[in-house]
Amino acid sequence: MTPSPISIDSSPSDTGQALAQAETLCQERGVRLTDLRRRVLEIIWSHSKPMGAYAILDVLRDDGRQGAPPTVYRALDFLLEQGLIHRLASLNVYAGCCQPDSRHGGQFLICRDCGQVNEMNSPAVENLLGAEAAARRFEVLTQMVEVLGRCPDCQRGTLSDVG
Amino acid sequence: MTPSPISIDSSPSDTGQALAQAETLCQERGVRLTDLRRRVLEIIWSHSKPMGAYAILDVLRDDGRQGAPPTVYRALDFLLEQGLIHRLASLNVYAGCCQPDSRHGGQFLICRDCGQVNEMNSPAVENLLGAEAAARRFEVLTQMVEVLGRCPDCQRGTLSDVG
DNA sequence: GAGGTAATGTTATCTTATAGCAAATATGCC
DNA sequence: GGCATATTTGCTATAAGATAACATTACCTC
Repeated sequence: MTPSPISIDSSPSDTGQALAQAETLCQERGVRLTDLRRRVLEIIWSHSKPMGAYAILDVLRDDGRQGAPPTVYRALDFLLEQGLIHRLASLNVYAGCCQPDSRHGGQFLICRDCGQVNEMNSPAVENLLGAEAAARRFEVLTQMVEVLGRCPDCQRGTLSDVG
Repeated sequence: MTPSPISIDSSPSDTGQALAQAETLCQERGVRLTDLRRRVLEIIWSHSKPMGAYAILDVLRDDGRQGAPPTVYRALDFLLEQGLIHRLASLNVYAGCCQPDSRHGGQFLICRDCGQVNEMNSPAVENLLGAEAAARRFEVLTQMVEVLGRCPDCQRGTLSDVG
């Protein structure tokens, strides 16, 4: 007997927790987390890296589900509206939100080498951006911060390669 | 009159100045600001709003110039590499850089209503982001900040739309 | 179970961006 | 100048990302 055939990088418990919280939030808000929407959220959470819409679509099709691009994009739109996921504009990919209960624009640390993404959500950054915008009499609706660089793991990798 | 010292809202003199500075910088760096590249930079600067690649291509064709998408994208790649323009990932558009002599990731205030974009380039924001990233042992390569909201003019009303 | 609304299926199309190779042009050298 | 080289541009095709428009299905309420 082979063990679990599923090779998923991010921890199943994270995914489960995220799905449970999404369920709760949607109930509170009176919106419907349908099978499709839940499954798309699950797919996003079960991968270590953020995914593109068409990659998500591929997984849906592997499920045996019918689907075309709009299937995925509509689910993504819903999840974005509910703040359950973020869109990383610089990469055209979608990632699960770690704090879906508080609406916020995303602040992300994106590793150039391994593709991993870390959500910062620093209130200090958000406040400073708000202040700088206000100083220019600009009314802020949403903030988007994407920092490209190298994560601690990939820095270590390079150091050991070099030294 | 530009409402703030740093603005992408451009006048002909801004365009001329930007082109002259680009010329100087490219000479200093030993890279070639060819006719095509100069013209693309000029097109971007002579529009009040940042432009998409295909809009730029349309203008090139109006010039009577031959061209296909790669023509534009290669020029854009060059201008991006030289820091002469920025790419606004959230809108897939390109805007002239106000401080091409100092390499920096962009910080932008994007008006949802009129589409105007202001480049902030706040050192405070850049420093804070750097600090927050460093606290997470993340090595920063480039920062990208895009704030969506409403510019002062559009807050006052939609007068400018009609005129 | 009839009627209305929300969600999904389906086809086609649009926008944005790149791959790959050929032709032209600039640059350096003699 | 004439030639070799590398860079730039022209051009065709296609990949990748996203949406429009309409048909169908599921869900809820009465």
